Amino acid sequence: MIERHLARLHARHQLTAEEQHAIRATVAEVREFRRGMTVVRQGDRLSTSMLVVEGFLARYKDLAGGHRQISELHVPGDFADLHGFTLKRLDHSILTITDARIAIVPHERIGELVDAFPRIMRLYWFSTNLDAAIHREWVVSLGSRTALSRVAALFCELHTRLDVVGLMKGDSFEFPLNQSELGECMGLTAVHVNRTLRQIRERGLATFRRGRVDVHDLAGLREVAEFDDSYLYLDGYEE
Amino acid sequence: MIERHLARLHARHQLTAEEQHAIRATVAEVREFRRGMTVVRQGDRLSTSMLVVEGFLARYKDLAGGHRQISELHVPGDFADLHGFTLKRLDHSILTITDARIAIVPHERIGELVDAFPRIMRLYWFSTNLDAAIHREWVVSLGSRTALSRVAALFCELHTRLDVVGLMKGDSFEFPLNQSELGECMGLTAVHVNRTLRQIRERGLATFRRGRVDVHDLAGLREVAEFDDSYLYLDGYEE
DNA sequence: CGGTATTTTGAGTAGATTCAAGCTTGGTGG
DNA sequence: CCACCAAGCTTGAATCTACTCAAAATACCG
Repeated sequence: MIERHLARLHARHQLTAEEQHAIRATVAEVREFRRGMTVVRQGDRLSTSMLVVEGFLARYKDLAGGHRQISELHVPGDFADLHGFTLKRLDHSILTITDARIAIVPHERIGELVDAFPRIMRLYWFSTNLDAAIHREWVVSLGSRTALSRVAALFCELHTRLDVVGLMKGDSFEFPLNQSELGECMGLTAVHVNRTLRQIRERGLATFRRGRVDVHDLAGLREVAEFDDSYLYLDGYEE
Repeated sequence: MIERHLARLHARHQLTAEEQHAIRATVAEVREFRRGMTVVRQGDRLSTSMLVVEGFLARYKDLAGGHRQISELHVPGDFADLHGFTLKRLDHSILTITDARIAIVPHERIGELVDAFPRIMRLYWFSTNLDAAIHREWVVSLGSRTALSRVAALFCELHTRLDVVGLMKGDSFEFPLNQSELGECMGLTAVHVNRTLRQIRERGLATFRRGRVDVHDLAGLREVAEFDDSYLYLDGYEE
């Protein structure tokens, strides 16, 4: 059920069988949501965190004029709001991009878990710091990259993150956003995203079609994006 | 010495005298740096964290073409790299924007501190989550705000953060960045920052001159920025 | 006082937006 | 099985925001 979460942790840290068991035991229930649902609303007081079992979620903020900025995407294996454990209310909302299955983890149980296993506390702290590293990379994209390089960097990020949880299928991966949502991530209009995707296709780097990315030239894509995966900390946390 | 750090914590949480004393005791030494020094280099292995006593620091990443993107500013009272405690190496570098005094806190002592005071562990975890919230707000700025609104939002952020640590002087505060550095924060060229600052001045919102911001119309500035300080969590963490 | 860094202004350009229309695709019901 | 509808994709043309390049003015430092 939360295998992908354990895979994600395991990509960066060692985990004993006992630790794995304790983590599994924190799940109170699994809930299903339809796509397009706001599952956490900015400012709500939280007493649980949400672990993505299946589907894609997004953190976002609404702005005047109906505009929406997405600040992070979540894939299976991610906590969408582990930071809610310390923050208690969020400065952003969370939305399902696709139909999704989500494991609900009460903060009370996270508290017990990290009290009993101080090592897991560090790993979970690490995990929220990794979210911050992803935010920083988006700041770089939005502040300094061209539309082409931005979209390429987003593809590279998801490519790597999905690979970690076993969701790469050969050279392609599911990326079930529409062009408008891609724009909400990368600060572009849907029209310009469309033109940018055409460029990426015409350069032979990748093809985005019906919520799926086919990578034709990973090295080229990374070069265009100036992508360096070290911000995803795949070598993990060494004590 | 680390009074501003305690003030910053105190703005969001209660702290007992014993906790305060324990936090003070983690400082191993205080070092002075000249402005423009890279004090942490991306990828370096870290065994200490840096607590800003005096001066401004910035987290940044270098890009091809000599371009540099700043992802967060640090003011007195902030840890510049508390996330290094769990990440052990950073995905970005850190630079002194001004001459600075920095308290060096060994990770070993942070480990002992949070083991002895689980409450402080949560507060420090909270603190790195607050950095992430600041990153998210920058993502919103860079992705969705105009140049005018972006710069206004940055002024509002610093206004609030400096107020917390007692560095507001009436309606003005020190903000010792040049226009080029402001541009590196907000994804703008120095030339465009200059034109944007003129607009802010001509609208009677604020004046930026010689590293200082004079706020003339805080409500107006916040309106232009669509600023809502809730992402700075000044109501803190309630157990 | 001279030299350097920074700010300011101007003119031309480029990347991304806006607005609008037409086209595909996938799903639904007759 | 086809007609139709809604959502999303694609393209074009005009516009705008921010960038580039360049030069002059000002502020700062030794």
